[in-house]
Amino acid sequence: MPELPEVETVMRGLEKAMAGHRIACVELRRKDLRFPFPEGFAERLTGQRIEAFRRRAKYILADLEGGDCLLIHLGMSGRFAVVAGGRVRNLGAFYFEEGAAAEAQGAHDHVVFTLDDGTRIIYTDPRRFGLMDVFPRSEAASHRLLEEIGVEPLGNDFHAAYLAEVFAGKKAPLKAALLDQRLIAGLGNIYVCEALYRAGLAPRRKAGTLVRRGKPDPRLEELARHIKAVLNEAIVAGGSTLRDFSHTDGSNGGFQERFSVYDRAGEACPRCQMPIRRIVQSGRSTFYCPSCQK
DNA sequence: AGTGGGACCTGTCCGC
DNA sequence: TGCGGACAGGTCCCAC
Repeated sequence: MPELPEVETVMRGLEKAMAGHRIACVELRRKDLRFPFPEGFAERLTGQRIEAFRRRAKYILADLEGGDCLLIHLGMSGRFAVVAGGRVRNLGAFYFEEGAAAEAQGAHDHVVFTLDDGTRIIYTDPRRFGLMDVFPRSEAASHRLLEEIGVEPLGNDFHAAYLAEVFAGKKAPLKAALLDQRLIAGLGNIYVCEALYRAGLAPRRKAGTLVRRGKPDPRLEELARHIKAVLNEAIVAGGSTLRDFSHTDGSNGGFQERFSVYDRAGEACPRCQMPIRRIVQSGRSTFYCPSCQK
């Protein structure tokens, strides 16, 4: 599910529901997600007012008034729902329920935050590839999961010259290089496929072939531009929602309807009508147009 | 050093 | 209808 645009959407939803409020109660319904919750996790959060939310790559960070920082990663299937006044508000790209169904505890509801205003924030994650951690805010930059993360693709430090710098001499395929979180923070399988399609670049092309004597090939300018564009469009659309729930409604993210190639193997390329092809690169599906992408 | 593959989990869908 | 296998938005860790 969650790449940069979806994480950004969820982060904004959490910010709206939680920022400025105090955490009255933290309920852990199991001892771990991808990793065990740290010692004293619930106790460190309880009673804290949440000052602000941030996103770094696909991580959500919440600053607590006491100087601690709550770190959240949604993995593949992590979701949040906000229950206020018996009603579940859609949180980002996800689901919407009301009344009794909303209150029924799901088998994969692993964490429940209750706020001082009675709002309950429920974290659901069937596959449990998500994670949560808490640590002093001053240690965020050196946190083992954050310290190696590359530049934010929507930030000012991301441009063709940066791509040239990190791609120089690289024999890895473009697809793999763009997915490498140490180079670019937050791209995932969908948006890499879409950006490469828009830029007309073949996913198997070696990254280093777009750098000449340290200077970016003009196609890197296009690539950087399209990465920003596709991410921004997806954020505006509220992210993408795949593998729908039974309770979906119009409040889901809508960007999946605008995929040009992702999950469209066999369909006609919007540009040239050739069938979109699916290949596997390092164990993951890549979708592309063999005619438009060189 | 850099890369590919397996592992971690559960749910869903498709073909037989 | 049931069952096995493939596959899913991520990424850590460990062999090459």
